[in-house]
Amino acid sequence: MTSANSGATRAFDDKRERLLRAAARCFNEKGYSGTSLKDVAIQLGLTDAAIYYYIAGKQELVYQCYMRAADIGQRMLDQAIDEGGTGFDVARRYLELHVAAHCGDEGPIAIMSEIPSLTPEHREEILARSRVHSRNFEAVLRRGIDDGSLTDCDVRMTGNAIMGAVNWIPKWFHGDPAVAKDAVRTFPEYLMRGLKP
Amino acid sequence: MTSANSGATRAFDDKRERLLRAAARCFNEKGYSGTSLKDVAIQLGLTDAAIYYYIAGKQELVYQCYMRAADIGQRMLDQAIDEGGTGFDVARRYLELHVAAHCGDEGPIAIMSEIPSLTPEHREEILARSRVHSRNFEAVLRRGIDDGSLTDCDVRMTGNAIMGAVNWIPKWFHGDPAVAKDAVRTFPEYLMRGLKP
DNA sequence: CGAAAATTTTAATCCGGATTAAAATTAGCG
DNA sequence: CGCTAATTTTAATCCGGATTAAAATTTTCG
Repeated sequence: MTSANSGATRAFDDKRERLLRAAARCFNEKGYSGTSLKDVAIQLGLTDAAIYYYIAGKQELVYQCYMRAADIGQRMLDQAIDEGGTGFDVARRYLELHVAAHCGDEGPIAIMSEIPSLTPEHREEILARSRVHSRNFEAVLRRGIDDGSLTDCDVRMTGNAIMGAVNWIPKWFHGDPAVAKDAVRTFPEYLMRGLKP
Repeated sequence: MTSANSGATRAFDDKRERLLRAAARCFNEKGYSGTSLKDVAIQLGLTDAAIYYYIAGKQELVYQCYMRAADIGQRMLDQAIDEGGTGFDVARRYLELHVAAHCGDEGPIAIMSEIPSLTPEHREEILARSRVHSRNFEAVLRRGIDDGSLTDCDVRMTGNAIMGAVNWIPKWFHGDPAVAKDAVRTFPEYLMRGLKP
């Protein structure tokens, strides 16, 4: 079977998912240049070369990690929007979900620190998705301002601040459940507090 | 003259400072593995090998960039503390200063994305400084809670959120003065708003 | 069981960029 | 002007880790 995702087995996909998580953990903790494919492989009880059965190379691995991160962010925002409510409600719910994703079972989400070392096509794709996500969140903020549930503010900059706070989480969170609990409680509360009318 | 900083000339120090800024810009924009010493050298109109006249190697270059980032953060916090006032006043002033540093003449401040690829000694030093800075900021928050100028909150987590928002700035700020103006206005305002009693 | 497909390993190769050494150029100064 | 130190370049070398190819092992399933 080719490593492309065409006729992929369940087992294959599972292992690939585990690979992405292991890679995300390594990249977050050891940095991009600091993690060799061997490091990632060891976490799976494999040899470095075996990784190439699941992925085309290191570039591709980072790219997939970032796609996964983008997927999760988007999923959380979509879910929050689906659940409805005021702009405030949606924003708050999104923060709860995304912070929980960072700190919970969703496993480590890769920090997008090495976008520039992607191929131009991959880079553009990731950047485009980031932009879309930011714009979507800004739209939620704008909606909240319109419906009176949020105070008037510069949605671009406020969004930057909030996203930064969330995106930075993997820098200091390393799996301690007690810390996770604090984060899930405090982050949405503090970040939303500054948005109340 | 050795490349150590003992009997360094004014001109030498200036060039070294320019080197650090160029490196910080490269690291922020192209990532660590994505920037070769040649990239940095070109910005200074030099050849890659010439860099070794000013610095021991790439490791050292990252380390110095991070030390510079730590210096700036510390300086801004110290200055805010010196100017006095309530906990609220100090925290707000610190944010104004640090955001302005990120967006202003202080030049690009390196994102600490590659701490793990430092030597163990350098890594420990940088991490220690980060910790101290975080603790100092938390102390400011605690002071504000005590003097009634800030609402009661989990200072550790709230600090994490605020630091994250600030540390993420280089990810989206690329020198546009109009954007800088927005950031300097909006960031302190939004981040402090959530801390009012 | 046994053959074909899937998975992993072993053992090279390969390569870009870091690093080094020595030579060349430039700048300060008696 | 000529000497010395400072600065930069040219031209290797060096090396770790990515990548590849082929072989070995394991799994699947008739």
